[in-house]
Amino acid sequence: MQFQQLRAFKEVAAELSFTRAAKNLHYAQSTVTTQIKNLEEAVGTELFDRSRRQLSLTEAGLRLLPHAEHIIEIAEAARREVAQAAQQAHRPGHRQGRLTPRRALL
Amino acid sequence: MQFQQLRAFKEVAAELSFTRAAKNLHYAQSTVTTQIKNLEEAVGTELFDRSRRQLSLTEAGLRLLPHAEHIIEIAEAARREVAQAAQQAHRPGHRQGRLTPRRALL
DNA sequence: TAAAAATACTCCATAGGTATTTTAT
DNA sequence: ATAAAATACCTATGGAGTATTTTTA
Repeated sequence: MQFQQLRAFKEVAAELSFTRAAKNLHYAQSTVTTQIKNLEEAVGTELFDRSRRQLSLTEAGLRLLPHAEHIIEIAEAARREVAQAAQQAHRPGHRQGRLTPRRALL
Repeated sequence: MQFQQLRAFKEVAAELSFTRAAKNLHYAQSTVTTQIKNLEEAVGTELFDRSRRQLSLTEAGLRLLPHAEHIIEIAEAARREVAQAAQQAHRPGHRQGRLTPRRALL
């Protein structure tokens, strides 16, 4: 399971189309097909029903979607906060943060 | 930013040691060093202070840690739920879930 | 000097691309 | 017949390893 795969999954689920998702993400169509295939292998089950012309999410896909969205959100928040911390660390007179090791002292 | 990197980061933060983290994760020491280096490049700032013998988290590292743990948790929950859905989908008489496209209909 | 981390390098897996074929309406 | 997805194939990047060097107390 990889972030890129989850982003692709989110986009395909939103568009219900591999082709449109690929365009939006600036990937080739086959790349998105492969990303979803790999994600499906990673989670062990199909996420989309391709048996009809109109793509749809499977039960597993429906369950994964909110988690995928949540993970992507947190990752973005993490990036923002870390970038902010990086700013502050470079201000003059800043004292480095410390942490008591958890398992290190056991 | 990759899941593997976050898992490595979490472990190094817990152990405050690249060597011990590598052992716990069954990676070579140099692999963990590289994973953290790549993660640091991905987020754009250093996550550990290596200037002293005792490793410590930087301010940015301290901020990233709870997010990394959160992401890993959600990913595990997602796997579990998806696996559960996969079971149910294979029970006889099951009807496939559907979803109204979001942007697809705009 | 003795640990731990960084580096140099090698190898291989795989992500992403293009081109083509298959499928479903 | 025609869109869209799947497949086949190729290339290049980078992830993981071993061996070695550098660093810090």
